[in-house]
Amino acid sequence: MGRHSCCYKQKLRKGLWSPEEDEKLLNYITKNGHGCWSSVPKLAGLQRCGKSCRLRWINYLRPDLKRGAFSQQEENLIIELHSVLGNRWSQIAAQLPGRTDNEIKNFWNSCIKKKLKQSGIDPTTHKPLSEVLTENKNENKPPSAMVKSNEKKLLLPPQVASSGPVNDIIAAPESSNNVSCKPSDVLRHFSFQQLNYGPDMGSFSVANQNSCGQLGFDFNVLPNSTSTELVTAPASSFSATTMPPTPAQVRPSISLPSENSCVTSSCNSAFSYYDNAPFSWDFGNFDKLPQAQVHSLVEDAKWSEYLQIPFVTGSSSPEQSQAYSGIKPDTVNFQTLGFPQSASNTHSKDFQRLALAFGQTL
DNA sequence: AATTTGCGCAACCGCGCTCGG
DNA sequence: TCCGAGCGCGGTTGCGCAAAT
Repeated sequence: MGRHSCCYKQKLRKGLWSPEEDEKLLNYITKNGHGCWSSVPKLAGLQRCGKSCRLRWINYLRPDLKRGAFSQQEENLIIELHSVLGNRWSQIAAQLPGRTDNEIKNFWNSCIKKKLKQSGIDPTTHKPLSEVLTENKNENKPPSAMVKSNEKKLLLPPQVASSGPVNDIIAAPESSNNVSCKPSDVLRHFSFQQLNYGPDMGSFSVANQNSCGQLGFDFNVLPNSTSTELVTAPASSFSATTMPPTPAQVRPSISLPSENSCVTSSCNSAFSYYDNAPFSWDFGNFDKLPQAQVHSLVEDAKWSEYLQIPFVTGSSSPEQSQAYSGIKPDTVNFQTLGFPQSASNTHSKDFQRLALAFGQTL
């Protein structure tokens, strides 16, 4: 299992690529594209397996690769992303144009890890080493470096599996007492207070504050949406059948809590616009919502299907937002939108964990 | 000068997922 | 529904080079 049939064939070369092989592969793909990788070596006249060709192209021959050392900005971004994504190198690489997952992985293992340790930071948890050691001692567990092989077995990443409000929410299936919280039920609690027009001439969003002071939702409707009537309708008309659009229409997001929900809403608007998604919504103030209610909400099938690709908004810069969302924001418009300049670090971490938890469990 | 050690990086390996027959 | 091929990802290996002994 796992080994390609082509690898069993005889006379396939392995090891370093020669300049002649590189030239053959480069010429072939430049002229024809790669198409089916398994057929590339034969068509290109190479004694390699398709997998090897793919790897060589992606990591070395691709014309859009950036060569040379990582800049300080790139290094900072990698550390930031790793704190959120863990060892998801391909996702991290997606935020660094011209860099490959392999390159970043090597850079992390050979350089950044060392630097973080020297600075007294645990590269796995991104917490101070002293704190990590204390936690491990208290929990009677070996240091993080020693539990590496067990990480794969966890449904949630290590930082999510720790204690804290978010983890309490995720790990509270027994807490579904009397609360029945369908999307439509939650939505009826809202009183929509503001209508904001975005800078993209036509997109607008509804910023809301919920009437019970517990959970906030923002709905952003963008140009060419067929459902613009939703934002002008009273809150009570939102229902599970009209409000959650098809998954294709929806870009789910989890935003950092903000003092000003209007600002948060604008951020989402920007994300959605640049991703051409007609809708987005965010969840706010999770910490103020009864855990059972959140759990019910997450458990609800209609919502969970929209939570499969979470991303976190509320970053303090376009670079960060791109890092979190995977979407390239337009810098000018982003600034025009009044992106929040700061967010509670505690909340930030909790919501990052929540996003990861959704991605891992739903 | 010869050998050993350490490091960075390219490439491989194994696994899981998706998709089409 | 099952199965196999293809693909992508993350972990690991091992080569080549430079520094240290």
